[in-house]
Amino acid sequence: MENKYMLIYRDIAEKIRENQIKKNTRLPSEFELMEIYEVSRETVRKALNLLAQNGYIQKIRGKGSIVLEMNKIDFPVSGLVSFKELAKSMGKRHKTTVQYFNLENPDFNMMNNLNLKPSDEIWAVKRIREIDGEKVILDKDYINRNFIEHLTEEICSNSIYEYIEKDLGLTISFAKKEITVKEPSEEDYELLDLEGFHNIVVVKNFVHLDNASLFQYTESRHRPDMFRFIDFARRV
Amino acid sequence: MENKYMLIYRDIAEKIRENQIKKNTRLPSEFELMEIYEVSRETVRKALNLLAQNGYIQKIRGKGSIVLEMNKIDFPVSGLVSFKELAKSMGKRHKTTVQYFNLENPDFNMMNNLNLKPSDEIWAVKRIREIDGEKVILDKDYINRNFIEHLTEEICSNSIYEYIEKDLGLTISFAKKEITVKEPSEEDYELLDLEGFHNIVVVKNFVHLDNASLFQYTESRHRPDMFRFIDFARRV
DNA sequence: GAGTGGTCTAGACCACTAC
DNA sequence: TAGTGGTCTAGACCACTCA
Repeated sequence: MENKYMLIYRDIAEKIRENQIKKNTRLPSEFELMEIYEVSRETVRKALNLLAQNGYIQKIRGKGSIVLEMNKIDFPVSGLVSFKELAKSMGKRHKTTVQYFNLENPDFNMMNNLNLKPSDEIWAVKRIREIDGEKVILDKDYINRNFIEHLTEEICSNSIYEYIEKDLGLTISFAKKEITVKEPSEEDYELLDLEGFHNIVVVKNFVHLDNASLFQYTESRHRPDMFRFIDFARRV
Repeated sequence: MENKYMLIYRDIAEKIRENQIKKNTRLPSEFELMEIYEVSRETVRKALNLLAQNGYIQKIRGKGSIVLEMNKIDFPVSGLVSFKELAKSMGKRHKTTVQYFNLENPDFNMMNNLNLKPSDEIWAVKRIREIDGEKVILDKDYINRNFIEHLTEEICSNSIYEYIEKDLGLTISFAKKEITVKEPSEEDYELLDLEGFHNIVVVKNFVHLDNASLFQYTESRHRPDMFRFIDFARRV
């Protein structure tokens, strides 16, 4: 059984997406929603705050909650989307090739990135992502073995995230991302179909589990034309 | 007078930043914080949720709230930071030159971007941003005149955001951002010091006021080495 | 002045963690 | 079993918008 406020959030969000609730109109007031869903006001407000945080509505004191038009269904890179979900949502042919797979000790950089001791072990994986037959993304993952005991090449060629969440029952909670543009390395030129491009978009990802432990560092190197990031930023 | 939960949020956030509360330790429990700040539990929880959303802590049911180490003080591009604040935070010499300033009717693109009629008017501004003497960012702003009646070149060379918020008393509420990498246009080559670079990072920004009206579209074109974006994404 | 969202309280019960 | 955070309630007062 789900939370009440989650159910209300999902219900309203779906109605907005499906245009049952029109853009630029007002939602029922919080007091009306209390009666509609038979819950307390704070519960209504939790649902509305979620809607606002996710760009569905804008709450305006004294006026009401206005439904925004934001075509959010765009290209959901924001958040923690896996390559597999992403390619699927674009409706493109995609393929993942594991180019390197090893259990090893961290070098100085990784000790720093993942807060490790020299004696700790990490899974190091390099994967090449193809979209429509072109090699356009190079993913380098480094996973702390203290959290993921077993891993195989097989799993990596499918989806590491699916394995972690579905099979191991761990929950990924948050990630810190850093996006920069660099010159391609020798390796990028070698492994990707860079054609005429002389830059590469580097997305560094520090991924945490829901017990706050940092368990993975990923560096995702995109051909520039295969990169798009959408962000919805709300002032606090 | 500020909200109680905001005061608590700021108080704890500051203590974390200044290391008065150590990283990787636990905050006092919600019940203890109730006594410390003499507020109800929901008020404590609002403050803690803000801390979690902003990457200061991670709340874990049954255990407590853990202080994260995230060196957030990095480079706050995420959110809605103006160039002026940004350059200042980096401690670099910076300069803004207004290259184009005009009140005009929207073309088809802008009508689309800003939901306008052909008869509406927009302020069109092009500004060149220099950091340490190099022209590295080209900002193109298009502002709906229905919201900003008056604007001058003088204001644009300082900070449009400051004028809007401080002088006009309007509040910027949220923005939708889109980041892509493109080939530089003729204009980019002409106006910026692109040196050897053959790509440009394009940040499109749809900026809304707190009454939900879309009042500004900005396209910010960065030389690749002058671009960095940090994002903190929490799973919902 | 009526209606809206924003803040705050006091209290209840539940789910999870750790010992 | 004690302590933690998660959800939910009923009620209060405030600040703002709009007719």
